Amino acid sequence: MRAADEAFASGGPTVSMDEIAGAAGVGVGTLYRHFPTKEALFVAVVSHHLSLLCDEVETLRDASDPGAAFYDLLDRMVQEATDKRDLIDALSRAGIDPSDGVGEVKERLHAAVGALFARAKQTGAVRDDLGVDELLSLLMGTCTAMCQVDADQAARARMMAVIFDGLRPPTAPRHSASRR
Amino acid sequence: MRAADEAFASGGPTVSMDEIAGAAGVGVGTLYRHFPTKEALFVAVVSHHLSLLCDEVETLRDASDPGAAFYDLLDRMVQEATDKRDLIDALSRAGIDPSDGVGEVKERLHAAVGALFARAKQTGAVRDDLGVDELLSLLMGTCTAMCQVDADQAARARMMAVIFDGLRPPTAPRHSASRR
Amino acid sequence: MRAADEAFASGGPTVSMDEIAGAAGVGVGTLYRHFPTKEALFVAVVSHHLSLLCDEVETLRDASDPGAAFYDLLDRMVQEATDKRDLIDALSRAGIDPSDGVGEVKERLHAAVGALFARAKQTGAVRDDLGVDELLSLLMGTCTAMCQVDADQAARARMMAVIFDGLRPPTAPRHSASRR
Amino acid sequence: MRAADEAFASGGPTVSMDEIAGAAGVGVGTLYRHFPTKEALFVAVVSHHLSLLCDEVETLRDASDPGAAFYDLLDRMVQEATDKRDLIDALSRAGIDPSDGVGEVKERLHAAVGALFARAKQTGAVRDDLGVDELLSLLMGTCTAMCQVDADQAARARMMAVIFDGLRPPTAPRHSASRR
DNA sequence: CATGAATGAGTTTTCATTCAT
DNA sequence: AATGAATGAAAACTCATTCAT
Repeated sequence: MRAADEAFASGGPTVSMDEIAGAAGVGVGTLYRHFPTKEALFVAVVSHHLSLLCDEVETLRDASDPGAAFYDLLDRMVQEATDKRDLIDALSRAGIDPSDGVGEVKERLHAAVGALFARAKQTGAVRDDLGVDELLSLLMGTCTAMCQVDADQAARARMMAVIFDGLRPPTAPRHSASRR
Repeated sequence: MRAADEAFASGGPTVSMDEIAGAAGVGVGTLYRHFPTKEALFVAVVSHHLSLLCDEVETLRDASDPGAAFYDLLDRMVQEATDKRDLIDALSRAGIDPSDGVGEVKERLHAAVGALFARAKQTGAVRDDLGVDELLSLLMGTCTAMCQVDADQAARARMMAVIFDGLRPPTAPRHSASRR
Repeated sequence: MRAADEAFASGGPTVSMDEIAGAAGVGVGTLYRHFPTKEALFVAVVSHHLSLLCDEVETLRDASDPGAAFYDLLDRMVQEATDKRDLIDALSRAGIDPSDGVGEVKERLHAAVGALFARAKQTGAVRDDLGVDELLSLLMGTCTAMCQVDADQAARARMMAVIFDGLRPPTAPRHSASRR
Repeated sequence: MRAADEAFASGGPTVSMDEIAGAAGVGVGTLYRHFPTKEALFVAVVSHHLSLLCDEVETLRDASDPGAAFYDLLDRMVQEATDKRDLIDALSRAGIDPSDGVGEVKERLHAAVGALFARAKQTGAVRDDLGVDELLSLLMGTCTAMCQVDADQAARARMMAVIFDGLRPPTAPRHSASRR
């Protein structure tokens, strides 16, 4: 069920409930039995994604090398999110309308990333003039950007390098071409 | 006509043709006389925006200080685009579906930005391991990100700093807090 | 079961089977085990009501004062029916579509009321130019009317007086203000 | 348009918009262009009926023989209303929910009937212990009753006689068999 | 040319009914 | 026997598009 729903999400938030149901191999009614509203279904799917993301972040929270963990995380987040257009859309929508059920998960993510981000700052791995909100927004924008160049891994790597270098403290050794 | 249409665009690509027509002070029929399809109207509006952008870029093409001109351009592009959600959506869609009429303008923009970008690279103002495509994608993502933090100018400035710093050559002096 | 179903009926004939089942504390499937169709369930509920009504009427059939018994009956019928919108709806539907299972009960009621009605006519308590069908229709209409003025007992009494007076034989002493 | 819509109304308030549109020979969209909601369409149809009724009543307002005019009116009202199931349903709903657009027309009808009713009372043609509200409710109930016996004119006449007789003052000469 | 009424396919949502467990 | 998840037809409503005036 959930798996099929995610298939829906990849089609964007405009797919019709009929299509989703069809893709999931069930009738529309079944969808509505589980989610009272299209909105609810959407929120559920997105929340689930974000939840998984949170799990990952929380795992890295106490890594011995926060800086490395942080950059690894970004890499993975963008890599994964790129395949899920909906996650991106949702992240942006969540920022605008935090009243939904997504709000709670969003806060969890915010806290988890914030913790790792703070530790990474302390070790001097990232610049310290940036807030978590701004970081998350940047990440989201980067995901959007990634969807453009689609499958070109080399191009993606070059773009990530820009973001990574920009996140380093001004005085730190550059990161650039060393990655991937 | 064009002016009113842009007003539509700010409402997102979901506004109905009736609303657009109403805002433009004409009947729907008139809209269809000029644009065979909603899609066509959308493309026209977006193309227009991109066209203006091209003009700007082409003006800067032969600037005496390509590096400064380049960063100025980025700043202005992001600043403007942020107010036009549709432009961003369109840019992303254009990347995915270059068959549309946007394609041509996209190429023009590509060429214009490419020229300035190349000169900026030569002067050592920007890293040289990045393609124009990647740059444009990054810019678009940044615009998306900007829409998040909405009106917070300080936050926007910090985010731009990240991008700008990331674009500098690894060895260049950092740009950071010096801006805005 | 029956008790819960009646609870449903008071919500009008538009309540969903799921709601009925829920109110009855059973699953929908169970409902369908006992009644092949929503229509059938509805008929069953209504038939039950009419059946109770029949019992009452039949009790009065041999009353020593048929006239008084008749008017008492009317009073009670209207009083009760007013609280059961569904009964009224059903009665009207029954008149239109007598093919249903309600038909039989309807006939029983028809016969029972008819008997008392005839005896009341003989004692000169009611006009004799009215058929049982017409009487029942009038009653039903009166019930509908009663639902309008809702809880205003005084208004209801005045309306009943009109009906009662109209039912008296032309030459009989008027009934009017003597009631309630 | 209006004519076709009334055709709809005769099918009860449950007919689908598609059916109404079909009966009217137009597309659903056309219906929605004129009436934003099914509810609105319904209100419009009913209001129209009530409005016509009002016109009739207001014509009779200053009749030389208020009593005769009053009974004529009742006769005609019931006769007409009987063919319009919807009017009846609507009247009842209007009583319950006077917030709708029907409210205004309802008041107009109330006033017009009230005026004639008052004059008829003064000439001793009707009992004076009945309010206009009660009269209207009774009328509506009578209409409902009439729909039962459907086309049987004789039966209808007998039922009307009951109502008419009930409305006479207790001491007045009975009306009964003299009508129709 | 401009207009906006008409169209009808498509979207979300509800609900009577069935059937595997 | 009971359950309630699944089904899909149908209803209200929207909107891109056409076309008579």
